Amino acid sequence: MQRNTRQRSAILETLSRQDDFRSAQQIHEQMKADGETVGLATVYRNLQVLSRSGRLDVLVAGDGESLYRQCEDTGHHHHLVCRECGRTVEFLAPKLESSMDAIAHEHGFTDVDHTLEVFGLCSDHGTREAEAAEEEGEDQAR
Amino acid sequence: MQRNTRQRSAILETLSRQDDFRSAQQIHEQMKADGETVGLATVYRNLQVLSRSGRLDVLVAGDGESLYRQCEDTGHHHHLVCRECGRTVEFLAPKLESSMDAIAHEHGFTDVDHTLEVFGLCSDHGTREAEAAEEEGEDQAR
DNA sequence: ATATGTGCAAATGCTTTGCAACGCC
DNA sequence: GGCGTTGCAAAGCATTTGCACATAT
Repeated sequence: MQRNTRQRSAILETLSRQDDFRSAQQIHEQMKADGETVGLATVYRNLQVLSRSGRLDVLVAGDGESLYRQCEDTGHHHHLVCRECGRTVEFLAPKLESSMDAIAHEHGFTDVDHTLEVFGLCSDHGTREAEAAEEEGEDQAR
Repeated sequence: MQRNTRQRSAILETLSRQDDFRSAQQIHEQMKADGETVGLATVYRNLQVLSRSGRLDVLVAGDGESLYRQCEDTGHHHHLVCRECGRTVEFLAPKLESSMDAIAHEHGFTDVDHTLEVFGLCSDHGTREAEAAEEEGEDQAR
């Protein structure tokens, strides 16, 4: 089954020192910077395996890129993510869960599942000034 | 500013005859099948422009592919999508909107936005039998 | 031993872009 | 006639995969 390779441990170790969601490539670069020698494909493969086994939390960004981080809460929960820095807060919304189910059932849907992600600017990036200072163009996709 | 080209009208016209969300490529193929001659890049460019101006509804599938369809309701709303056939129902969840904002602000986030999509099996595909009949593996990624 | 995991580079699949030709306004 | 638009093919990106080699167990 699952083996304990230097690379896999290194990936888990790197993730354990990260708070926010990072992309596979960011994680790979981080590791390279830390002196680890791991192939990018290996990072991808492991992130896939680890998230499949529930050890990682996956978040699909607006552009389809997958972001990973170590699970804090293995149950069903949602994320509040800072668009600027990736800072993430997990939260539960029990009322939401039940009303989603209710709406779905009203329309004859069963076996219901949903995805909810909230994006915003955290307290460190919430001023319009800060934003304007860094970006000249403001009309990018997203 | 914005011009009225044969291609642009054709795209809108094609969309107006579609009920469900389709990818840029599907739309392009549909048009080709209908005898329209439009470049794929043009389809992409127009879908982008049209959705940016709020005339189209965009949904990002789990794998990052963008799906489009003509707006029914131009305001903020969510989708209940059948995993099997793509049948889509739009719905509003005002309570949700406010509680999302509340949660976000509690954590110091501003300029908040969110994505919520609900997936399930519509009345035509809701029986477990039907499912079991078609899929042997059940462990795909979500 | 041997099934798993790894590295690399090539392949994929969706989407974007450079650039010359085109055609609305 | 000028500038938004189009087409095509090439480029981009994130991710996946084929395959030979390495390595946990």
